[in-house]
Amino acid sequence: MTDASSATPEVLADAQIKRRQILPKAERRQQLIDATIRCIAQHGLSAVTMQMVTRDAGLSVGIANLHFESKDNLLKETLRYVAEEYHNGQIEIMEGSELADLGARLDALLDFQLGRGVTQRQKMSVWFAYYGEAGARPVYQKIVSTVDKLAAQKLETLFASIIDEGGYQGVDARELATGYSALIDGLHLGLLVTPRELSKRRARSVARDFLRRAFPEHIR
Amino acid sequence: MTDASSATPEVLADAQIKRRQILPKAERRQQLIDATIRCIAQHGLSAVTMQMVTRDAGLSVGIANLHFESKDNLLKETLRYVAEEYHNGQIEIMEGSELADLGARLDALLDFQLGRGVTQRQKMSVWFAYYGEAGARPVYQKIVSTVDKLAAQKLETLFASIIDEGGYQGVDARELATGYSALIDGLHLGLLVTPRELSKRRARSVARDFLRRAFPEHIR
DNA sequence: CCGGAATGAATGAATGTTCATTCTTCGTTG
DNA sequence: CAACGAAGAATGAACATTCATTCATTCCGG
Repeated sequence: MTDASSATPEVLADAQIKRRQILPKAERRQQLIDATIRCIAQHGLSAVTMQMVTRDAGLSVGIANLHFESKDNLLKETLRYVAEEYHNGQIEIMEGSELADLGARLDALLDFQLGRGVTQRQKMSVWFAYYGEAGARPVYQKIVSTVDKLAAQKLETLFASIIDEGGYQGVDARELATGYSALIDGLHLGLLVTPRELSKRRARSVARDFLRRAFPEHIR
Repeated sequence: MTDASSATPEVLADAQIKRRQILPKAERRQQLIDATIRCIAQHGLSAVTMQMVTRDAGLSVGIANLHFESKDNLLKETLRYVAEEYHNGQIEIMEGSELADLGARLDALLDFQLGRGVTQRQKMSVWFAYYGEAGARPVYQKIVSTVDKLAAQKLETLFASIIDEGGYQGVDARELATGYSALIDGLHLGLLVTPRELSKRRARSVARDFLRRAFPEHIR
């Protein structure tokens, strides 16, 4: 009973006392999506709460329902963001005109897929959290498969060009593209679940091996 | 207020009125684990409730906490069961003395990994539901990596034998085993999330291609 | 000084866990 | 061999907690 309620106010007076700030809609939405990603990575999708997300974003609980109409929607939009970020990155590399050399383009793709940006635990956690629920939630399946389909097609085209250029015999571009995509997914999984047994360096080496066996003239 | 509470009792009198039955501990535990698997597959890990699981098992809510001390524990034991089932199956094939021919053994392994038993949506859903949470829950990581490590070792040994027998040059058994495991994981993921784009038949064909490129003398 | 962005206490629904009670089983007894 | 009774398996109503969502109010920016 010593000064009932005067201890809390300025405890957090580190830099600035939290001041209500108004931001454009898009910016707030991104802020909340980023917070959601952090929370999923840290606590797991099944443990994420609205309070947790908004606190992580430094905002109040009501705001999430203001910008996204519900928790379900926030989670859906977060998945869409992560999925599109990943696939846009891939497509940019495959379509970009900067790398004319097909071998170099393959290299760049591999670097992107197993490099810093993508293999951050945060992103991978989100990725697989949704995969885990995909079996029960058609919405998630649709979001992922929509963006996936385009990237798969571009990859197939790239592989076909390489096969053509290298004159490789008895290799099917479609089959190989499916295999490569699955391999990358599996390596991401390994990096997430058993990081002790699979380092990033080794993951890259394994993927590179796969490509080298298929396109010996283009890799290394 | 028409006959306040006399309508419900014998509505379910289809075959037999539900009769309380006492079973050995192990049997009840398995019953609950099976129900948990079904629930995860159907509703997603994050939506599974104790009421849901016990209702699916045709039991009362209290029983889950009697045999498993908590929901957390039930989920943990369910993961352990699925993980061990999968990896015991693999190891049995790799160690079993029935298939002396190394190529046949590879075939059997592939059939098991992409065959009926494993690729049931139920099992795959459970598998990836836990992977999704693994980033946030070290317990799950430990369970999976423990059983995984042994299977990975056996696979490496098998590959080493094949490399030796076939005199394959410039192939590293460890590297290849990592790649093959990742490929299988990735294919499972594809079968779960985008079943429209990846059929079981094609998944098998892709995996077989991988092996054929590495061990041309042993496959096909 | 007004529009609407932001807040957060309040609300009601849902969920995990408990435990007093009921029921089944099976060894023992008369 | 039938009746009994104890051990403990199974039940499900009750409880406490947690969480998503609401909305009256506050406060910023123009």
